[in-house]
Amino acid sequence: MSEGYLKGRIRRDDIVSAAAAVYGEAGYHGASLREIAKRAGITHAGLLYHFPTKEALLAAVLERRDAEDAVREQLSAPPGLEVLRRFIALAEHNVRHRGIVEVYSRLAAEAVSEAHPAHAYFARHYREARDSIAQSFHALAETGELRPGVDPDLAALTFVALMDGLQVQWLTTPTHVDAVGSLRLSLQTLLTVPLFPN
Amino acid sequence: MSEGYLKGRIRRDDIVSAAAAVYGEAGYHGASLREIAKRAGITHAGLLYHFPTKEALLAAVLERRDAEDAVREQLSAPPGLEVLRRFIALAEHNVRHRGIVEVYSRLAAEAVSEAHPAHAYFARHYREARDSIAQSFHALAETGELRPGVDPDLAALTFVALMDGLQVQWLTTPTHVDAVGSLRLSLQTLLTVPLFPN
DNA sequence: CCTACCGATCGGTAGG
DNA sequence: CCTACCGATCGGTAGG
Repeated sequence: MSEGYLKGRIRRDDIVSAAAAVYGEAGYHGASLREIAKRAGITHAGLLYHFPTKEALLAAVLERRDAEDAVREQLSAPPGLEVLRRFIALAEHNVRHRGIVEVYSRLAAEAVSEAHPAHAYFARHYREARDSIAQSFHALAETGELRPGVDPDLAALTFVALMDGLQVQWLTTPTHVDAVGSLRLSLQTLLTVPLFPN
Repeated sequence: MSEGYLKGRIRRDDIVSAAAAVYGEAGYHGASLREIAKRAGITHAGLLYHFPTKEALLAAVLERRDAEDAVREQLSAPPGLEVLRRFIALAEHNVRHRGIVEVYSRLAAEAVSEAHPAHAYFARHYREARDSIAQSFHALAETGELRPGVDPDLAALTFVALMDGLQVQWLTTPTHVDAVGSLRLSLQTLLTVPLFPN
């Protein structure tokens, strides 16, 4: 509650923002505490006063991302079309914030190794995304809104894979890739009802 | 033609193999010449006798990958079903060689930055893959083998994205992801004829 | 190809 | 939060 606490929280937020930016440019292992600290306006020893190790800072970056996504996705939505629309909205948000996509793609590729400190985070992240989308596809199947012959679980897996793959291609050659349009069209192909009715 | 030349080529091949392995584990920037050299059985200074800089070694790794893919894909195939079958076969080959997938995914994520020495390589790689697959979808459309309403260019983009995205999810949680099966089913969904007739 | 070295940079710590 | 420092490691070079 004191001013000291508030200032500390703001400073920590600045450090986390700077860290996310540098992770996007250099990856986690390639990011130096000195570069992150410089962008936050302190020394690298000062950074280590707020976050005792390099890994603790990574954990803070991932925690903040989860918190932001939770707000945006509104966990409250019941399985169904609305959940899928929110994933499209997430993709729309991402293409307007390239930095978010960069840090996410870089960390995901680094973290395939079980030795990477963010491995468990991404394994859980993928599992939750697949489960959430699979539940929605299952719900749509029961109401006849899923195209016949489409397997809900496999569709969920491919939908998540498509989001990720489109992001890397879009980052590499932005002019040639319409990530949101492609994602929306692919999803619509799986449905018998309009995803976005006019 | 002399034995000296042959030995030099074999040694260079060993270095390139070791480099690809370390890139897969640590990424390009995270890979040290000393670690690569150790696996090839020489010192890091000895490595620099064969490849003058770290970037020159990366170029050699990418060149060899292109050469291997060219052999496997048999550039000769005319646009159509056979080209698509070969991409499925490539995915089958990849899941039996996890190391190949690791190095490819890590480098692709690193190389989204225009400053990365492999950026031009991946931009070209994506463009060529999209073009090749788009040509095949266009050919299939003319013979009625592409499902009506499917846009050939957009389908090509999503097919490439799906291959990449499935690989990262498979690397992260291998037990939960059937990369080849998902890819094959997604592709079959776009067609009016069986991709693999019984 | 190796030994030996260079300047630069890394994450982390001591002490205040 | 900073100054000052630690041992370790980096890519690259000199000289053979």
